[in-house]
Amino acid sequence: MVTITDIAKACGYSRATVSKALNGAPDVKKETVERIQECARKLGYHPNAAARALKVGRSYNIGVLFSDTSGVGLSHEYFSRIFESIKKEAEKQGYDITFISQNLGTMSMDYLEHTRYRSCDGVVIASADFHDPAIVRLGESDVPTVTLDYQFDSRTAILSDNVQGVDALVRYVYGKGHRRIAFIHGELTSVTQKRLASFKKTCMELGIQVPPEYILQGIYHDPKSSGLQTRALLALPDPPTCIFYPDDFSYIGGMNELERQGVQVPDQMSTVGYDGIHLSEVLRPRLTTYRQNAERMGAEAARLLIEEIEQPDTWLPQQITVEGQLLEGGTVAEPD
Amino acid sequence: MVTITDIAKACGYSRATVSKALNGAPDVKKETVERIQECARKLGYHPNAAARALKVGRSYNIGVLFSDTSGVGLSHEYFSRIFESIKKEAEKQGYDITFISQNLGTMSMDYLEHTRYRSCDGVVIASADFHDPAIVRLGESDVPTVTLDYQFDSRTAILSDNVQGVDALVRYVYGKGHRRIAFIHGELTSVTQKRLASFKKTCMELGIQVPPEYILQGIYHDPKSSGLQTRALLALPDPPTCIFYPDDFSYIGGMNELERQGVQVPDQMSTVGYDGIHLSEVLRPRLTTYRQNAERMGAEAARLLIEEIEQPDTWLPQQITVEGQLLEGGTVAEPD
DNA sequence: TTGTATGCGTTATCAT
DNA sequence: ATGATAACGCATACAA
Repeated sequence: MVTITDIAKACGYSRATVSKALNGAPDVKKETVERIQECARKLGYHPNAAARALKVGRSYNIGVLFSDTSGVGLSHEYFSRIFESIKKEAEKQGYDITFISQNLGTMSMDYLEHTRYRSCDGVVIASADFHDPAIVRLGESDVPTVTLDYQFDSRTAILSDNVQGVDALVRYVYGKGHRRIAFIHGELTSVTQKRLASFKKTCMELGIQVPPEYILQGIYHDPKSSGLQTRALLALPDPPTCIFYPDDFSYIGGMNELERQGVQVPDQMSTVGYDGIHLSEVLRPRLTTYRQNAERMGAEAARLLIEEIEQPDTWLPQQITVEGQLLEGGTVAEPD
Repeated sequence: MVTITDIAKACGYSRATVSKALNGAPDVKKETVERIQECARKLGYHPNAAARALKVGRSYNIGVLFSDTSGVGLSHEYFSRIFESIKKEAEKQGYDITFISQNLGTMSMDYLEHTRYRSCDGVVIASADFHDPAIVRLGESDVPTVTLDYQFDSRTAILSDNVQGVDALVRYVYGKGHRRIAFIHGELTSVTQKRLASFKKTCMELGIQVPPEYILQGIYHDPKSSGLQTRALLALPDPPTCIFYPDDFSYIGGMNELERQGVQVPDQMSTVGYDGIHLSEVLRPRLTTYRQNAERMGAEAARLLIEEIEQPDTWLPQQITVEGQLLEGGTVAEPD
């Protein structure tokens, strides 16, 4: 490994001068800077992140926390898109990514301890049980954090606009003429509650009566559950003309059940998903859904986190709501 | 941050003794060890990875490289499963994961330089253009590496058994009575070449003639391309009775095209995918496919890499071939 | 404009 | 069994 000392020897300056030259200090002669940089390049020098971190107390490393409560983890496209986007923005700004977990090897440490252990300058909490004491501890520590789809007090949060998303979908199907709309939602997280509230509110504003048997609990990312709830809806004496699914992937279960019972989409039943994953666009007919802007969410999370890290004095917590986009597919038709 | 010095002060020993006690050195009195550990626990001590890395030249950090040539990255379930599995095994053994990329911030560095910059103890190269000089440089360096689905000379490699996978699928559809089998393959990577060769070889062994127009090039993970190639196959004067797709996701394009043309699966056309992603199991009928054992591949990659890192003297390069499993769905029926 | 000296937290060597 | 000391690579306060 080639160090700053090697360069110093090679070009006849002191280690201090070399260090300054390489870091663009103002008090080094221009000519010297050039000579040193040239020399560094020739020797193939690259700084040692560990040494720098030890010295300056900054690691240029940000933690990413996906605690994966449901077990789908990054195989859920929404999260993998968010992750890729965080990574891209962080790298653009010179930061590496470290996954924060609990219980590394034999050492038992919680999320905060892990963060400290790796000297992470900040953490993006992307998917987690926000009531887990270990998560709360991290959120209340002095480590800069940004949460996604959840709001800690006095911290920065990036929120997907679930209210607007569901509102847009309801108004869209209303515009197509639907008045009997069912809503299969996921587990009761804070995201789910927002979607559900938005559904009810928009329906009320539009003067739509939603009978309680139209609102069913399913499971995110679980086609089987959506299939069962679809069956329940079809068995009602007065079934809906349109069904909202918890997300695009779980819609597959509904799609299969509808086909099994010979119910044509969209002629006999309209359907709507959520997320706008790749799959929704390759189904035929395309699934009408709401695409969450995961790319922007990840990028904003990284951007604001780094801002807080680099300008702590002018920093203020922000809540950014990121709108998505209605994707008009072919699964919503005018009801009879 | 609580350091070793704090503990030394708090319990009246020297920093050296504290360090030894915490690392299980044999020359510290048992009673002392206990007292020091107790004290460390009480103060909430955790080691500083950067300082340790600087001192001992080991970071307990392994690099993971997904260079994402096709742009799908971790949103491809095969890779996200591999990644999760690497991460899980690494963490079990006390290692963190760092993503290795090029061009961090303003510094221009290649993969090897990035690896050195973060003092990674080794790298798993999971998806990359293995002819890229930057990848080759990493593979030929003294950094321990393990590749997935590609073999560098004298290095450890984990290979999904593509030969056995395609062989199993061909024999399965042959057993169902198919003799006119088409094969849509992905871009011509080394993986594709293995699958293609295995297809031809097994067909030959079974005495099946495969006309050249039955072998078409598609694009991995691209339903559109599969749709187009499906159309081409259906337009042949003597169309196949069974179509192999590049992978499960791209099959969606074929599925749609078949439905559009009113061709029933499996009654009028049998279909086969590859990968065994979650999607294949929720389609109706279920897609008959070959599930690659991504979990084991990732775990083996991490395990062997760490073995090389920790026992360099007894290390030998290994090539491990990981078999998958045929998933019998409902898309293959006996042809007329 | 350049160089000297110091310390970040840790571990390893060598005395005691 | 324990402690003093040096060193890993780097950045910075201060001296020259």
